[in-house]
Formats: sequence, structure tokens, C-alpha cells
Amino acid sequence: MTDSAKPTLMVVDGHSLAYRAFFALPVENFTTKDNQHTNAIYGFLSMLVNLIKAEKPTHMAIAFDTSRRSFRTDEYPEYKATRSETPQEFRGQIPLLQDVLSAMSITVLTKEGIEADDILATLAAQGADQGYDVLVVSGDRDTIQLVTDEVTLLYPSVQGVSQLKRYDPVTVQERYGVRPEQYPDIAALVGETSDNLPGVPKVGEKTAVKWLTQFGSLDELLDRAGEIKGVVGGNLREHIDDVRRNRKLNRLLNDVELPVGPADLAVAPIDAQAVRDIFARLEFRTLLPRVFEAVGAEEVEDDAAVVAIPTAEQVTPEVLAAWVGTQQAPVGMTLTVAGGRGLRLGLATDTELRETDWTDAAAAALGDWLASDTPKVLHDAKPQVKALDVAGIRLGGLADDTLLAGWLMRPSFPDKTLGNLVERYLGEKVPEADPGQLVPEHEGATPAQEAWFALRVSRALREDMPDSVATVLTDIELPTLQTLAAMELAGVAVSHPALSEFSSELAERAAAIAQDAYATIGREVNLGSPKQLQEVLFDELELPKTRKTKTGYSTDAAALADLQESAPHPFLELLSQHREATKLRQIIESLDAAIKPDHRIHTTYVQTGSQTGRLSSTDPNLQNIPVRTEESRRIRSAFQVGEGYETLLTADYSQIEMRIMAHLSGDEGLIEAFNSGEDLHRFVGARVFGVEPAEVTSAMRTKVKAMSYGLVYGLSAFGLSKQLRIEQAEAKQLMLEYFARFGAVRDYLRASVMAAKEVGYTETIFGRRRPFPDLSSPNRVLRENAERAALNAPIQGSAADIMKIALFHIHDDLQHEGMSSRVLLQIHDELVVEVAPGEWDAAERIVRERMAGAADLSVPLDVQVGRGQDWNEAAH
DNA sequence: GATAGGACGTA
DNA sequence: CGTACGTCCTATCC
Repeated sequence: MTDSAKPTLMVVDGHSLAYRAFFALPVENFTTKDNQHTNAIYGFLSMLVNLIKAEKPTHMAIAFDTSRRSFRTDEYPEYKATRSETPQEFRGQIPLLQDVLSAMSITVLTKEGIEADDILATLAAQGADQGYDVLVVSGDRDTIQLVTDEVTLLYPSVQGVSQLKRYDPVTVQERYGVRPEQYPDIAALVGETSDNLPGVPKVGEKTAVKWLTQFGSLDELLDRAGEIKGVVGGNLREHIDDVRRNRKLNRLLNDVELPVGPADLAVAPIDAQAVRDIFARLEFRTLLPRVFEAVGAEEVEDDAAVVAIPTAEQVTPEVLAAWVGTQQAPVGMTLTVAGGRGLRLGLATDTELRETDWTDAAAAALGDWLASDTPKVLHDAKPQVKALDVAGIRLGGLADDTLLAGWLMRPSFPDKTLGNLVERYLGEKVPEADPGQLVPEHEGATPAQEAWFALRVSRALREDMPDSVATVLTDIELPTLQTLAAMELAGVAVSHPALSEFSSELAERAAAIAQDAYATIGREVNLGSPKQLQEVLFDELELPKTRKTKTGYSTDAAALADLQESAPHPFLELLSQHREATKLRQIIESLDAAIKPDHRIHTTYVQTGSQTGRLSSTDPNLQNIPVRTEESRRIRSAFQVGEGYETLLTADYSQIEMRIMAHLSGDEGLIEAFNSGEDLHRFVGARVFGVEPAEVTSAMRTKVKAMSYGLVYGLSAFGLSKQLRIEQAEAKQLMLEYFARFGAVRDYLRASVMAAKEVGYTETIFGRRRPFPDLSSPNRVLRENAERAALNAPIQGSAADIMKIALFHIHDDLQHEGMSSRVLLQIHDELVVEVAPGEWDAAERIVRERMAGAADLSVPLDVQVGRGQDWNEAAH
């Protein structure tokens, strides 16, 4: 163990250890869904975390080689020349690893023409000089020469990267029979195959040690080489130049000029968020807590300023009402909610905090103020808005929601709690009650204290916020929030009898299909287990292998369809049918379970649930109710008009994303297509294939349709060929023809990605931004994924903006006109409205006007409206 | 009991 | 080698 009084400097050869990890860990287990390999990164970090925990260095640096070229190759071009090319899969991981390290505030050192071990040697020398205990971590045997009383080497043993052997002068002597500084002499004589440094033939470690002991030093040995007898003596004399060269090359430089010295390498607090972000990207999950445990948590906590949080004054509703009456500036507000009901209300200015129990009396005393336009700042206002609504109060003056503001600033940021925002934007900590303790040691923040934090975070966020984003927040998101609250409260009526009847049918059918399937293979398997299915398909039936997955071969629907074509087997069709039936049944069962006593399903819209600006829906997700097959639409038939209402209205935008493309690109052909009134795909097909619209066959229409939609997602010729099941050459030709007629589309898409690369973010028509740091990543997979996402983001995001604008305007209009009709669901480009008796005409007019008028584009926004007693019937 | 992976539903 | 989501099940990890 190291002397606790002395600081410990740990210097690590990043390259050699990551390389060992690369071969030690199976790459199949360490590949992200984007096909980014991470085994070297994972293995290295895993080892580093263990090292930090075990050694507790006070100072740390990690050195990397810059390239294969170094002063050694300049001197001796064959140096390391026999090493096989480092695999691209490995090299691609190094920049990512360095990103992680920098997020962990660990200094990464590289120097052109200098190898990592020379940097280690230099820092080790400086550290030993300046009174540090030095730990050198390297997988290169040459570093043995660095070992002294002050410098210890940690060297990976053969067992694997996690087992490091500790070399001090005594252990080196025991293992190699010489003092550490003599090790290079042995290496020079024996040679180093991996470095392509041949030594003296027939001389191994034993002979080398014997000679050195006998002659005292290498110089002495070489001077007196004539005294050595036999074949090895001859060999030595013959290869004496090689030995001199080896010795020259394996001497590590300990006087490299570096931008930092040991004192600059003090362990610093990690950037917890950056680490979380990059780990998310690398899909490391289990490693995150280990990293935080080893280096993160304490430092971050110490780093956050300990700010005295004002104490909240407990008052009666009447006193609180009097107090708020005197406030002009925005007030922070938190209504704690449990089971949809308000519990306690906290209000705060910068200096004064007030709290009261949320009772009928409080609602009565504060209702007017809550409904007034007096500006209020909340974090995650929607549940609070709903709880107020239950008490008969419509919250007015919603000036900011820090949850939405934080999301708009960083939509990829997964964790948007108030505490996270406070840390990021104020550098302070929100006290948290210890979870899992019945009597917590620490009290959490009170409602008024949360309100106080929200108020101050709001201001800090607004300072950073570009105007365009602030406009999206104020003019789109906050009004949308109010509307979503109302939609969630309204819910949608769903018929339990309809669902349960369908469910029973499907259960019977699935069971029968399963029996048939078992019969075709002669045994029972769990048809829901991909693992067991793989055994059946590829081992027992010996069907051709399909697309690879992380754990084997795919058994998904596309793979089964391919198999059915290339190697038909009755089991395949039965399996597909079984999947279909059980999937439908699952959906039905989960919907049925979500029906509340009011016979309605109340989903939760997650306003911050996407990176593009779309909503998401959970508990249950009502945005993925089946629609494609006739049978599955029976589920939609169970979504029915509720009691007291007359009919359901559905309204959807047709081809909204293509229309946005036409607008953004200004492509005259595409704009004409939308203004002509002709079916879009027929029009495009006519242009692409050079025929009259009437002559466009359904095959032609299918192709241009796939192409058009694919464009929005950054589709490649490969992807297009796969989807249409045509040759890649044909897909390529199709794309060429398409762009020959609609060239401005391609120009726009290219320019849009270029611009995003330039500024680092994309922007929707309304100014919503999405950052894309990976557009300039040296990693091709990351970069190209980012390019496709960046291509799509302004289009999908603008469509989301337009729908939100239409949505809250419809909601507001219905209210202002005193109608009972209400919006129930939003499914990205579709709305479902429950229409009250006698209100159809007005409702349809409002919906059509507001949807078509939500944006002024160079093409019309086409809206399709349908009506019916249930969702399926209403879908025209 | 929690988490990961495969599969699949929607726009 | 097409974007954006949520949820179910099974298998595996702890």
C-alpha cells in the first residue's frame, strides 16, 4: 500500500490497456444498437474504476500514442513493423474513450512522435522527484525499467485486464533476476518479437541474466563479447549492432516536454452529466454507478455550493392570499400532488417562502389569484394544473415550466428533475429525503423551497435561452401543456365488453395455433422466447441463418417472411400467426386493465418525451393502437363516443411531412404536386417515370411513395432496395430519377445537414432547436446516425409544432365558444375529438380552420375529417 | 426484484 | 445501411 502522507500520482498507458481489453472482451457483448463497438472502452473503464477505488490516486493522467509513427520508427523503420494493423473496430473506440475520460476530468496526454510510455516515463521521473508515490499502469514490458522505490508498475497479468501484477524493485528482481533498470539490457539481448526487434539467436532470459550478472553491465558484456564461448558467443558478436540498436530503442524518454506536470494532474470533480450522456450513448448502464462510486459522487456533492435555503413560513390560506396580493414579480409555485389531488401549496419569491395545506378553504381563498394572469413559475406544471382543475380552478399566468424549459434547451437530456436543473443552472443542490428510510435523516425540500428553486432556475434558464426557443416555450409549449392536462383528465371512453370478447377469441385462436405449431416440429416450445425459437429454427430445422442480433439470429417478422420464401416450413407461418394473435391480445389486455371506473382510459402525455418536439404517450400508450390490418382495427372500434356526447370526430393532416419538405426546400415540382390537387404519389410517379398521371401503375406508385417517405428519414439506396425488395442498382436508379425531377429536395436536405454541422443544431420552422454534437464526430457510425437524425429533426419537429399549435387553438376555441366538445387524443398527425350533441358543425369548422391555418406554408395543409360512433368508424 | 434484449405497435 | 416513440415478454443478472 502507498504511504498515505504522500500524494499518489497514477499514470496510465491508455492505448496498451485498451488494446488488451479489446481482445479480452467479446465484441458481440459490447456493441451498441448503432453498431458502435465499445468493448475496449468498457474494459478499460472497468479496470480504471477498480484501480481508482483500490489505489485512490490524488493525481492522475492517461497517455495515448498518437499514431504508429514515432521517433523510434524514424530511427528504425522496421520498429513494430510486423504488428498487424490495429483493427478499425479498435481505433474507432479511442476518441470515444478519450471523451469519457475528459468528462471524468481525467487529463489525457498525447504527443506527436512520442509513445505513451515515454510520457509515463517523464511523469514518473517528475513525480518521484517531487515527492509523489508514482503508479505506472502499462501493458508494455519496457516500463519495467521505470520501477524504483518511488515508482511501482502495475502490469496486466495473463489472466486478464482486471488482474494487475504489482512490480516494485523486489518483485522485479524475483521475477527477472535483475534490477529494474537492467531489464532493458535483457530485453535488448533477448529481443522483442512484438516490436520487431530481433535479439541474439539462442539467447533467452536465462542466458541474458547470467551474462549480466557475470559482467555487471551491458556495456561491459558487449566490450568483452569475445570472451564468450560457443555458438551463442558467436551469435552475440554477430548481432552486437542489433543489441545496441535494441537498447537504444527500448530506453524510454524521461524528459519529454509536456504541457502539464504532476501538480496539474490533481483529481478533479467529474462532469456527472457529461458522463451520463456519453454512457447513455455507449449504452453502458451498470458501469455508471461504479464510476460515480469510484470518482463521482463525493466530488460533485462537494462541488455544488451549499446555499442556505430560506425557511418556508407556514400560514393560513387567508394570510397566503393576502401575501400573494402584494406580489408583482413572478412567483414560484409548487402544489404537491398525490393521487391526482393537491396536498400542499408552496409559493416563493427570491426572499420569501410561504406554505399552506391544500384544502377546500385554500382553494376558495386562493382560487382567484391562481386563475389570474399574475405570472407563476412551476416545475412540471401538468399534474399540478390537473389537480387544480379537479378543485375547479384553471391555472392562469403560467409564465414558465422549468421542466419544459430545460427540455427545450437540451431535449436529449434524459433526466429533467428540478434537482438536475438546479445543479446545472445554479450549481446548487436541492435537498432530497433519503429514499427507502421510514424516518429520513435528511429532510427533502418543502414545496415552497422547490418553488424557490424553480423560480431561480427559470431565470437562469431564460438567460441562456435563445429568443426563438423562448418563443416556442411561451407560444407553443405552455399553451399545449394546459390542453394536454384537459385531454388527460377527459380520457377516452373504451368498451370493456368489446375488448374482453375480442381478447377471448384471440386467446382461443392463439392456443390452437400453438398446438398446430408444436405438431409441425414435434415438440412444445415457448413461442414467445426468441432464444428457444432460435434453437428450433436454426438447430433443429436447420433453416438458413437470418440477420444477426446481439445474442444470435433474428426471428422477427421480416426474418420469418424471408425464411418462408427461401426455405418454406409450416412452422414459420404458424409462428407468425401466433405472434400476431398474442400481440393483439397483449395490447387489448393492457388497454382493458387501464379502463378506469368512469369507463374511460386516461393516458399521460409526456410533453418532454421526444427529442424532436413530438409528444409521447404512456400508461397506456394510446399513440400505437393498431390500425394496419382489418382485424386489428376491431381494437379501435372499442374506443367509443362517451356518454353525453354524440359522435367522435377524427381529423388528420395528410402527408404533413412531405408538405413541410416542399415548403422548406421550395422545390417547384413538389409544390406544384400539392397545389395541383392530384394524388401526391401519382403526381410524383408521373414525373419520375415520365408518364401521364393516369398511366402511373400501382407498382410505380408504391416505389415513389416509399422513396418520398424514405427521404424524410435519410434513406439510402440500400435501405430503399431492401424495403421495396428490388435490386440496389434499381433503387439507386430510382433515386437518381427522383432527384432529377425534384432536385431542390436533395439540395435542401444536403444544405440543411451542412448548416446543422456548422452551428451544431437543427431548427424547426418555429425555432425549436435540437443540438447535434455528433455531426462532427470522427466516428463514422455516430456521425452518419446524427446526419440522418439531423435531416429528419426539422421536418418531424416542424410537423410536431404545427400540430401543437392547432391542438391548443382548437381546445381554446371550443372553450371560448362555450362548447362541451373536447379534444381527447393526439396521435402525432391525428386528433380525436368528442363532439357534444348539436355541436358537430361548429366543431368541424374549428378543427378544420385551426389545423389548416396552424402554419402558413407555400403549400396548403390538407386536413381529412371523419365522423363515427367509434374511432374506427370515424376514421373515414 | 431489477434489468437487458428482442420483438412489434404507431406516426 | 430509415426518423421518432412505449410496452410486452423472456432470460439473465444480482
